[in-house]
Amino acid sequence: MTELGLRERKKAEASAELERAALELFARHGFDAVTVDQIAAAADVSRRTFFRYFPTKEDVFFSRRRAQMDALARLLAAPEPGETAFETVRRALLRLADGHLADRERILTEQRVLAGAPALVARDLEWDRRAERAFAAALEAGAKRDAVSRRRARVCAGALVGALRVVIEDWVQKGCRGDLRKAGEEALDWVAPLAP
Amino acid sequence: MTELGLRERKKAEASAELERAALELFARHGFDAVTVDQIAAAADVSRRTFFRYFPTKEDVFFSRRRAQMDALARLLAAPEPGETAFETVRRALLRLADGHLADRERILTEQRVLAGAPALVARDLEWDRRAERAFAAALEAGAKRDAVSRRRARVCAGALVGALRVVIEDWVQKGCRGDLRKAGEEALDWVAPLAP
DNA sequence: AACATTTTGGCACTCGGTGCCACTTGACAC
DNA sequence: GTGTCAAGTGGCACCGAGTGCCAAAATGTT
Repeated sequence: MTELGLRERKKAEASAELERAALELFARHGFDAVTVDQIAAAADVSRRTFFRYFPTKEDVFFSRRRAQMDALARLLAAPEPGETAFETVRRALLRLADGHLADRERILTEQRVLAGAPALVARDLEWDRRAERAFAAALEAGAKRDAVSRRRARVCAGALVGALRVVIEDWVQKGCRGDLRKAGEEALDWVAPLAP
Repeated sequence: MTELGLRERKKAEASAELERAALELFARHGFDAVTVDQIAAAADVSRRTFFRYFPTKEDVFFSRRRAQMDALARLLAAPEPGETAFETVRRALLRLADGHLADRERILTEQRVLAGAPALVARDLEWDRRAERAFAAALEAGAKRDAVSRRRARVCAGALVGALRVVIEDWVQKGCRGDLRKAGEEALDWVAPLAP
């Protein structure tokens, strides 16, 4: 293991504390009603320091999503030998679904905050776009090199993300209680014929 | 025709002038580098008045998109007798594509502005979401009433928008020179089997 | 201990956005 | 035309997000 110096440890602590305090305040009062000053005060740092850890107020909300994207990228970069590109994508997505199921409670509160702040909804869609690009890259890598196949890969990725957003939306709508994995598999089966 | 009073005419003029001035400034200096004060000055109104016409600086950029959405809603609300819901959606989309082809120049500059302003990209995705909801409603209306068919309609709408965004992106990438209608038809054919 | 480096806090500033109020201007009487 | 009323405008003060800057504090090093 890497021994972290006191400095590194303190930084990690401050960041985590800011994130914790922010999410709690957002959940209680809504995203817009909470000021950065309040978050900083709750985490016992100055407002200026908040902006050293998070470039914007929105970023502190999406810290979890960044971690998810990293996990997704890792999964896509490590295909099982012999599987098709679409199967790799499928495996990665179902793994993510399992992660969602484990985080039900947090996702529910995050979603409530999200619903009350249009600015966050827009940013949220940007994360989907990043996922889409990751899928597109994975599918293109496994497809033939001609223009139609590559376009088809990108279209498939777009369709995939569009479809899965609907699945997650429905699942959240039902209080994160349904079988997300099953719904995800169903959607994946529907979209599978689009793969190049 | 409705005779517009002087008041109404002046309002329309001011709004159009603000929009014109804003787009020109954005195109020249980038979205972020232009302040609302500059836009207001260029349109010869006060900053306060700008915000009476457009709730945010972003809204002045997306005024055209709002009109597009209205057109789309109208097309979806007027299906030809006897066609399937998916065919209605297809017709509406190809009509929009024709509109895009006619507006090439403007779309190109808009896209350049967009590319330089992440905040605008996020907002842009929200418009896609509205379109998606419109498609979903149209497809659900034409589908059976059971839960799976309805979910499939929503998933199809999500996939459709995801796919078409890719098509438009590719088209813009090539300087709006390719055959957008043909590419759109190709993508629609790919997604068609998803329709409920 | 003394020194170098990183981190922090505070201040001043810009810009987007809003509430408020006084003032102007078009609409509509008579 | 003149007076009246409502709609629209401009200016001002204010808030919150975000940034540049610098001095003070904390940490790491020798």
